[in-house]
Amino acid sequence: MNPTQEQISEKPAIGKKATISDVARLAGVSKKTVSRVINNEPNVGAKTLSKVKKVIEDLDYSPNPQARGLAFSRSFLLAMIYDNPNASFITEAMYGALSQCRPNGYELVVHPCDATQASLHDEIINFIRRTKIDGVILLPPISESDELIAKLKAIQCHYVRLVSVVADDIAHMIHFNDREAVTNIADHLISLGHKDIGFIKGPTNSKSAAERHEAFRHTLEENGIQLASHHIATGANTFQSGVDCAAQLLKSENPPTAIFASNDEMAIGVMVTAQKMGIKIPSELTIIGFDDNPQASKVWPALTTVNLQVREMGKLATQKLLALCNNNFDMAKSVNSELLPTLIQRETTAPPHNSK
Amino acid sequence: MNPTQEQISEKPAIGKKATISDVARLAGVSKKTVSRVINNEPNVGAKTLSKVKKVIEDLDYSPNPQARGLAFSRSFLLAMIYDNPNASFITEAMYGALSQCRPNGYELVVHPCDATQASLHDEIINFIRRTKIDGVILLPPISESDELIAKLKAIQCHYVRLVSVVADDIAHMIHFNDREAVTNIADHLISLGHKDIGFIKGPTNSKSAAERHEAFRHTLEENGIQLASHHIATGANTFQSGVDCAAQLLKSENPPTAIFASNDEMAIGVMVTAQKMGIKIPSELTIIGFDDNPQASKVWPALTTVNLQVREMGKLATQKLLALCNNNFDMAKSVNSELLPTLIQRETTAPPHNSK
DNA sequence: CATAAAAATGACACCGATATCATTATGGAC
DNA sequence: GTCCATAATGATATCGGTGTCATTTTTATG
Repeated sequence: MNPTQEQISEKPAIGKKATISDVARLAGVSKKTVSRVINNEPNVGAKTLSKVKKVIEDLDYSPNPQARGLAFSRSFLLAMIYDNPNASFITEAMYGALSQCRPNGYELVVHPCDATQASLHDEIINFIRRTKIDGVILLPPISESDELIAKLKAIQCHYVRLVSVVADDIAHMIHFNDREAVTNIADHLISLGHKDIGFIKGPTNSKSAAERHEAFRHTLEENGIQLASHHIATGANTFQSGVDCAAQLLKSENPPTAIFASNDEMAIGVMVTAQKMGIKIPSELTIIGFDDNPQASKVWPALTTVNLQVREMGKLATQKLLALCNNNFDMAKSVNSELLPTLIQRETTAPPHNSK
Repeated sequence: MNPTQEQISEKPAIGKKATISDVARLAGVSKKTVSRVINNEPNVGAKTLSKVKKVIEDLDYSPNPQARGLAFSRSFLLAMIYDNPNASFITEAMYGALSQCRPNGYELVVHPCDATQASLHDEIINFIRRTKIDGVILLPPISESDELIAKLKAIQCHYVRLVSVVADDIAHMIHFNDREAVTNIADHLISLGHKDIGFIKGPTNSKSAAERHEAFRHTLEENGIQLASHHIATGANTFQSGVDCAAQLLKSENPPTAIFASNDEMAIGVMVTAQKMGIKIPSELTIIGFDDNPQASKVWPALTTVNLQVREMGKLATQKLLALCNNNFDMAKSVNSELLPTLIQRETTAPPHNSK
C-alpha cells in the first residue's frame, strides 16, 4: 500500500506462496540458478546446490506448474481416453498410470467419450489442442482406430495405445496377447473333455473380437474340434447380450456343454440365464469369461476367466508415454510392451456331464 | 533464421499454434481487446466483436491454458479425491463431474489415495499446492474427515464433499439422505412380514456406517421390532467380509429371515454364502443391499438395493465447486444439495418362508 | 453544436517460470 | 605466478495470456 515502505522481511508475505524469486533472494543467487537446481541441471556448485535446496525446503517451495508449462511449452498433463470399457478396467488402468505420473510430476486427466458420436475424433483432437495435454493413453476399443492415430500424429500428440492386436510401433503400444490367452482357454476346455463348445463373440466391428474368435476356432480345429455355427452367438459385450446369447445357445436342440464368452459381463449373463433355466454350473455347463472383472470372483460359483493385468498395462503405457514426452524414443521402445494374460481357474469349469 | 527476413505472411507459421498476438494482428486490434472477447468481457463494440470472432474462427485459435492460468492465478483444473469406493461409484461420479467441467473450460484430474497411510492429509494438501488445483471433490469415506477439511480451508482450496451425514455448509456439500433410504428399507422389510432381521454394518470408523445402523435400528424399533445383537455383524464394505458376516449370521441357532447389508459388495457376499449353504433366495432368505452397483442387477437373483444417483451427485458437486471457484457463494448455495436415494426392488426380497 | 459522460480501445507492466548468451570464478599446466 | 580451459553464475528477453490505467471514440444532453 504505502509506496515508501521498505521490504524489510526477507520472507514472502504470509499466505502467498513462495516464488522462485523468493528462493533466489534468500539464497543469494539468481533465479536462473534456482531454476537449475529445480530441474537437476548440471553446472551448479556443491555449496550453491545445498544452500538453494535448504531454502527451498525452508520455504516449502514448489514451482508454479502453469508458469513452468508456459516456459516449457508443456502442460505436465497426461490424459486417459476411453469409451466404454467396464468401470474396473478404467480405474485399474488409472491406478497403474498414476503410479508413474506422480513421481515424475505429471497429473492424469480423464476423458471418457462417446464412440457412437460422429464427431468423436474431432472432439478428442480439440480436447488435446485446447488443453495442451502432453500425451494420451488410449484404451480399447478407441485404441483400435488407426484413423484417430493418424490425427494424433498430425497434431504431434504423443500417445500410447492398449491393444490386443499388434498394430503399431512398440514405442506406442502395449499389447495384451489375446491370442495366447484364448488358446489357453481352448486347451483347457479340450483337456476337460468338452467337444460341444459354444462361443459368444464380441461386437462385429471390434478387431479384438475377431481376433478372439479366430484364435479360438483355430485352436479347436487343430485339436479336431469344430466350432459349429449354431454354437456361435454374437454379443455386445454387455450383461444383457450375454443373457440373450445364452438363451439362444442353451435352448437350441443340441446345446453346448461349455461356453466361452468373450468377456466377463457376458459370461455372467450366461450364468444367470443358465441358473434361471435350472442348469447346474459347472456340473452341467462349463463357463469361461474374459477380463477378470472384480465381479468374476464375486458370483457363485466364482467365474473362471482370464486376467489381463490392466494395472500393469496402465503402468507400462505411462512409462512409454513419459519417455516419448521426453523425446526418448529408445527408452519408449525398451519398456516392455507385451503382456501375457493368464487363465484364472475358479469354479465354473468341470468335465462335461454326460459324454455321449 | 535470417534476421533480416521480413514477416510478410500474416498467418502464423505452419504447425505452430496461433497465439493471441496473431489474432490481434489479423483483426487489427490490440491483444487486450482479443482478451476481452475471449473472456466475454463487456465494452467491446459490435463490429470489433464479430471481426475478432471471425479471426478466431479462421485461425482455429484457442487460448493457451498455461498462460491463462499464470495470468489468472488459476489452473482450470478440478480434482476428484477418493480412497476406495467401488469402481463404478468413481466412474459414475466422474461422468457427472465432467458433464459440468467441459462446458466451463475445466478439466478433471484424478487423485486416488490410500486412507491407511498416516501421511494421507499431507499428501493431499501437497498435491493441491503443487498442482494449483482450483478445487476438489471429495468422495466418501475421505469426505467425512473434518480434519482434512480444516487443512483445505487453511490453504484456501475450494472443495465440495459428498456425504451421507450433514456436516457442513450447503455450499460445500452434497448430501445423500442415507437415513431416509434406510428407513425405506426397514419399512419394506416390515411390510413383507419379516421380524428376525439381520444387519451387516460398515466399518466402525465410518460415520456413514454408524448413521445407517442408527436409522435402521430406530425404524425397526418404532415398529416394535428389536434388532437383536446376535443378528448384527460388522463388515469392511468388501465382498469377503460379506461372505464372512453372512456365515456368522446364518449359522447361528436362530438365523434371520432377512439381511440388510450396508453395501452391495457385502450383500453379494451374503448371496454367495447363502447359495453355497443351499439357502434359496428370496424364498428362504431376503437380502437387501445398498449402492446399486452395476453388479447388483447382474447377479442371480437380481439384488434389491438402493440407488444413490451418484452421477447426479458428481454433477451437482461440480456445479457448486465451479460457483465457489468464481467466488459466487450464493450460487454455490442455491444448487440443490439434497439427494434422495431410491429403493430399487428387484428379486431378492419376499415374505419370510415359515412364520413361527 | 459544444460538451460532458460513457463506451471502446490500446500501451505497457506483470504473472512465474526457462533460454540464451555474456560474464565471472575456479582449477590445472607450465 | 601467469594463462587458459572449463565450470559456475547471472542479466535480460521471452513464453502467452491478463490487469491497470490512460487515451480515444461514441453517445447523450442541454
